[in-house]
Amino acid sequence: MTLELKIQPLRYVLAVVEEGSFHGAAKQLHRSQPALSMAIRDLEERLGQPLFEKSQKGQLTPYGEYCLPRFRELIKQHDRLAADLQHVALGQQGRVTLATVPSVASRLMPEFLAAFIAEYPHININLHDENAKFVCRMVANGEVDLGISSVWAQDERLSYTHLFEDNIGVVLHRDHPLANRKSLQWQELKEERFIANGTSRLLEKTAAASLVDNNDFYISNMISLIAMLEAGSGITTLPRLAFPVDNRKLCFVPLSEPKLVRQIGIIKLANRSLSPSAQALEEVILKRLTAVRS
Amino acid sequence: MTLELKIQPLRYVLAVVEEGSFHGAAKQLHRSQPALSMAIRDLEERLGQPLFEKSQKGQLTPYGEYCLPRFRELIKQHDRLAADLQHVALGQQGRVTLATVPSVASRLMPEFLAAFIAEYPHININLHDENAKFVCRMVANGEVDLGISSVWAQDERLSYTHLFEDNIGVVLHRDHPLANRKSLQWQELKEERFIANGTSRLLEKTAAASLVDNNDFYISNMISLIAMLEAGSGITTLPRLAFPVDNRKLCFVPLSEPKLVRQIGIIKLANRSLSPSAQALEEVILKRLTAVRS
DNA sequence: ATTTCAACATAAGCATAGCTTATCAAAACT
DNA sequence: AGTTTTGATAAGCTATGCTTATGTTGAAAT
Repeated sequence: MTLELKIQPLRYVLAVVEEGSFHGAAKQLHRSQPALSMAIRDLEERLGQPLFEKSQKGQLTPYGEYCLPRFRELIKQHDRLAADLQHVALGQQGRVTLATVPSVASRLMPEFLAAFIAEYPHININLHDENAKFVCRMVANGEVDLGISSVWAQDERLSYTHLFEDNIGVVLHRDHPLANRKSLQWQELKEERFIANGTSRLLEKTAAASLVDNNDFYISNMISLIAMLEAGSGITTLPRLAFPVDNRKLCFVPLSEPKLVRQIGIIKLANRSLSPSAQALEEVILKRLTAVRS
Repeated sequence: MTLELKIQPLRYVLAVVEEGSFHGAAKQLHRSQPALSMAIRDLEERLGQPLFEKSQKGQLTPYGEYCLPRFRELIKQHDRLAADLQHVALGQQGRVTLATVPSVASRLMPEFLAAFIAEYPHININLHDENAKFVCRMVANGEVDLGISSVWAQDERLSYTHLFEDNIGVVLHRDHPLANRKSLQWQELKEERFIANGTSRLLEKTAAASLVDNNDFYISNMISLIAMLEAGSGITTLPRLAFPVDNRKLCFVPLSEPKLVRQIGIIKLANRSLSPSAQALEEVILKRLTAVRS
């Protein structure tokens, strides 16, 4: 019952008015002249009033004059929408939100994001850094599109795409007797003062668990932790990525027994697909990471 | 190249979201379920992104969430426009402008307009009264949609639809010796003081022309003219319709020799069709006038 | 006047868009 | 496990929207 207008015949009308004739309009639109005649006649019948004068060819009726700017308006709105949706679909426009653990945020994201904004300059980016647990929670709650983190716990709602492994090692002062070793076993650390940190959870339920368990020192703040270690007041374990690259006073020695790694990967909602912008970012990250490997 | 959206598939998407399933939406839209599946798949392909999650049935993707309110907006605009155009086309909305000679404006239009606004309460009306020459000019200039007047001059651009004839008669004081006659010949008026008025042009080039030609009195204002005649200061001629109906002091006696009439009709632009509102008004006038006749 | 031309309308035919019914496959209830 | 409910797929029909070819008409040219 409610009249349904198609966009295309409206364009035909505009073209005819613009060109002043059906012939010219047909040429402009790469259509045959009868195609326009028929489409416009159909439109006129739907509306219940002629748009063009039957006698004076190519001339609008008063009703046509009334319709014309309104047709223009609808077409304009249609085209704006179509362009916008297409942009967003292609990931050329939009917003991505992601959360990563601090080490990834500071060591990897700068490069990833630089590559990303080079390719998709009109996408807004929103980066949070939080610990692994919070990253997962933010993804699960839909607060961010993506997370990059180690898996905190099995969660039905989340999907995990592996990116790389990050070796866990001992961080100690460069003057420490064990500082020049190629690798260390946990037993060698039993007598050291162990300072736990946010990443120490990774030792839980491993052979090295007792390092953390029987321990009273815990410093969550990375700056404080580093300062403590630089002062030679103890040792800790960190994933390699979390170890500050150009630190002159500290050494990173991988643990060989047990060999520990944290799995870093992309966390997404399992039952939800990504927004086009988020897809674009994920793609860039994956491409970038495999490029570095090879 | 520029993506062309059709309105209907967008409605399908809205319905699926609203109903929460393709089946429910299909029922609501009186379509089969595959019709929706296919239409929406096609739309997704055009956009380049899925709108619904493939796993979780009837659930929007983030891209779908982005699109949904925009689809709603376009559909709303489409529907508003369609309804508006249809209203205007049916003459249920709009504006008519018309110009008539004063006698028609005061004696006939009140009834016509009452009938018109009863049938089309939402159309705006704009009524000018002007002399016949001006009425024609206003129509010719497109200042009004319609005119009701006697034809002023042959004009290529104007079309004339005859409505009725208006007899011309002599207007004189009720106490005048000729006042009780059934009709008069112009020769009987030769000795009278003739006061010309705006309608005296109608005598030009008729047998009675000399009444006007050899005459120094001319009063264009109807009120003044009537007052002059009521004072017994002369006589004039008027079309019957221009003679004030319930005047107690004056008489109207038709001219029989020559028998003179003015032709009253509808004046339109010849090469332009009427707006739907104007069509509606013309129709009401014609119907009303033939109804009165029969 | 007659011809000619340029415009739109009409007709016939074809490809495809958009629908239907029937059937399948997978997920969600019972 | 069996049943129901969901969306996807297939085959087939019809209407839409286009094409080319041919009328028709009114205005300009001869």
